Amino acid sequence: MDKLLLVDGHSILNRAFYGLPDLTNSKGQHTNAVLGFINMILKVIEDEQPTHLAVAFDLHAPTFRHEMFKEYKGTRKGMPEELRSQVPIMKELLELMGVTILTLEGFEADDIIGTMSVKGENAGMDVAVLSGDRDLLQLATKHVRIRLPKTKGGKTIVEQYFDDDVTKLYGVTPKEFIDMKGLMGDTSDNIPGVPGIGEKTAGKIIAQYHSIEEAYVHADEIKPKKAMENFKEFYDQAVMSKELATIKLDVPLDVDLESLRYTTLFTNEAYDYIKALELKSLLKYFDDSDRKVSVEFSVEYISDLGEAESFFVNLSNSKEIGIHAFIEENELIGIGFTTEIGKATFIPCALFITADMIKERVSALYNDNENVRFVTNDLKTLLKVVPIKNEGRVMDTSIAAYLLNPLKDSYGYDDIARDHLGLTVPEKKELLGKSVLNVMTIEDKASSQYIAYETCIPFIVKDRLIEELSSYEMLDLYNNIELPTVYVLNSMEVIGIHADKNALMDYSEMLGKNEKELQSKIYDEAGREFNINSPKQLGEVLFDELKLPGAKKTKTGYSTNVDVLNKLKNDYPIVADVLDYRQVSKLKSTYADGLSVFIKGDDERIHGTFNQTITATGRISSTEPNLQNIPMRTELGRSIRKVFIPKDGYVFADADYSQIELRVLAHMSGDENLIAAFKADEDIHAMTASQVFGVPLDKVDSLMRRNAKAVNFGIVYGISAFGLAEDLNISRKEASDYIDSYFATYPDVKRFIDESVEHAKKTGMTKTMFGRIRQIPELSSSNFMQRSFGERVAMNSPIQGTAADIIKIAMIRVYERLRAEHCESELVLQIHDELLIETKEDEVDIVKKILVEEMMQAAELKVPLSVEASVGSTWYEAK
DNA sequence: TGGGTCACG
DNA sequence: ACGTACGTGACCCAG
Repeated sequence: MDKLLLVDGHSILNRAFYGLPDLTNSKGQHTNAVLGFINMILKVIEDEQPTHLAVAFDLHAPTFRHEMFKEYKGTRKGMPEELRSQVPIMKELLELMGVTILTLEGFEADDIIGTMSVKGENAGMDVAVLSGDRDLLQLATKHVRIRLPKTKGGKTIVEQYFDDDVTKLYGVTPKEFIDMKGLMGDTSDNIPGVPGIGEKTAGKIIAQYHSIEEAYVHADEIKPKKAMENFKEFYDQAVMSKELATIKLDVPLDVDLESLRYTTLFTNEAYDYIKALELKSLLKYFDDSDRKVSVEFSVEYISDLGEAESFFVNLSNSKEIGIHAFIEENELIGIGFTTEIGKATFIPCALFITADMIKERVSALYNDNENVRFVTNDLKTLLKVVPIKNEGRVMDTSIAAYLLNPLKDSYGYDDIARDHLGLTVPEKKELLGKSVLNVMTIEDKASSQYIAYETCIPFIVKDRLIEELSSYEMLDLYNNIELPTVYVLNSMEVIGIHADKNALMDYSEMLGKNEKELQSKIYDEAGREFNINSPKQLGEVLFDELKLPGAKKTKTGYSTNVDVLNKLKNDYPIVADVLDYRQVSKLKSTYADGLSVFIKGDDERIHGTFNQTITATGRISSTEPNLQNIPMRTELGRSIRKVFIPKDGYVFADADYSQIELRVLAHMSGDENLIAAFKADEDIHAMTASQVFGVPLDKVDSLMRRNAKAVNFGIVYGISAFGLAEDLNISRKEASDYIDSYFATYPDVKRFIDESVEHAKKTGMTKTMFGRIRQIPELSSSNFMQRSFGERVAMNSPIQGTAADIIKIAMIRVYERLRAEHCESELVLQIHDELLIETKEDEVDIVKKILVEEMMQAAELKVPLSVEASVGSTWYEAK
């Protein structure tokens, strides 16, 4: 039998919007409701297997059910912009999916659905109506089921109601349900009903008399008395309300049921659209076997030595060459080249063509031909195989795309093709699945497509990116800061840092013993064994079983974080032990054991990865392992730095900026008081305390300093009274007073952060001193929390970002100066405001000089930059 | 896979 | 009333 599924568009979109966390794509478009809508109908389609499908929308969104009652104080709020913007997208997507959208001037979606359900039933179809609105229950019959999504324990189930189910639930039939509503009213639909009659009384009255009109005949019998009086007085209003609540079944819709026949939602057009929306989780439903892009891509393979030689000779006449080094599992598979749109040439490492030979030829191709320019989407990887001089003749498209929008989570060729060419191409994972390139399958269709895209797209998109960088005035940033940084990071990765594996194992063993002791002590104190690492179990032990005070809730249970536990540790030994256990267990798993996995080879060096396209602010990030969060703040943790030892004949020279972010703030705001504080070259937090509290510097006590320090941090993070209060454990009022005094002392700081937010609201983005941008989509959110977040980001990003720019400049200059001075010492780490150099013993003086000079001169600010340098035989000693 | 926690700046 | 300090990455648990 044919089955018709009718979807209440706005109602489901609305439910999806409020049911799902906010989701924004790289263009700042909110997409959560679209995603939720699609997931919902996919689920119901799977369930119902309909043969016919249609979605009904109100023509004007948002609509109140009945315009004439607009003057009533509706409880339904106007549609927030984040949702409103998704309505046309939803309709467009449904159209691309081949779904019929039903709308009719002067009628609401309800009425359209009601009319269609009758049509379907009369045509002998089984009808299912999907809506989030219980009003539609009045449409239920023997053959029309109403399906209502309901959230139960975090999962969405879709309930279904036949007419009998409605009767069971409300004690009235679906048709009587309308009369019931006429009595009880519905504020969200602006249906007045009868005052004083709610669901209970209305249900009773209609169950007994079956209609408002019949009830009126017996009005005197209605109980309680109050309801009876009101019913009589407001009878006319009840009749009108009933009319309003009645869904029309006779809308003049000219729709042929057969035109609603459902085949598939997964069309090519829908695929492209969903990909552009960046709803990647939906792409898996599509059959991508015959999807095409408008540009043709192809690869030619050269595996003959002689051909390869002449290919390179030819290539050296080209001005611009697209290039990609294909490395899988640390092995060079081959290199792809392109000089013509869509046409790639791939030279695999196989047979007579060795990796060394390719490296040699490519190196000569670039370094011997001053006019040759390379375009690649991954310069750092290319540098791993070919030494390419840093002469600004290289374009890295992933870095450019990152500068243009640092909020995205990846900058693969597919992302760039989509965002900058409007071209949909399959990503690597779609083509190769879980496997990687290898010599056996290198000429397979999937591999060749992947090689073609990876090689060709950077070449095609380059000019476009340059234009965009230029229009945002970021070409200097790109050329003078970002591109040279690639070389420095590559060098740090290649050189790595030495760590003593045995010492690390001893450290781990020591922690292990410590951990065991604490564990059994905690079990004793708890009276039973449990998993201390499970916040859930720990919370239950502390707050349910031991009944400790101060329980705070998180989404999933009790909060057991340091803030909570610190307040309890003095009164409850078990809490102190848990805190110790946490520390020890963190040190062991993440640092001792976690790091030793990365100590490879005879030289015991850790070669981590430094990422340049991850952070929103322009900072570098470090992974596998993260070498930017090695413990420092506690002695036990800090001692792990003793295992970082330079190679023989070398020591570590370490230099860090002091208070770089506050100095940047002083400069950017131009605040004379703050500038004076820095020029005094005293402890800045004490100086702030002195100026804010109006006491001489030598009268600043530790509490005053602590408060001033917290406010200084707060300013940089995007101050809020709530956050400061939380940090200092004081009331919001007190926090707010601190902030006021701070701003009174530094009025230009106040002006600066206000202007930062204002400018960000106007342009949608922030800018650093060196022109780096960051978009802030949250600023236009109607959600208070989101918007506040956006405002704090607008205050923080220019400061953190400018500091990031400055240390990048310093890194580049230090790196280049070491070479210029023919030093054998090498930069090994960057930790946001700190540089670590593995320093040859006889170069200690020059290296220290280079570090301090280059870091201090990296930027010219209205306050001096301050750098502290030290030397030691381990990282521990060098700080 | 997402949340909680905690290491760093 | 809302209910958070900014930027990261790794580990563990629970479902």
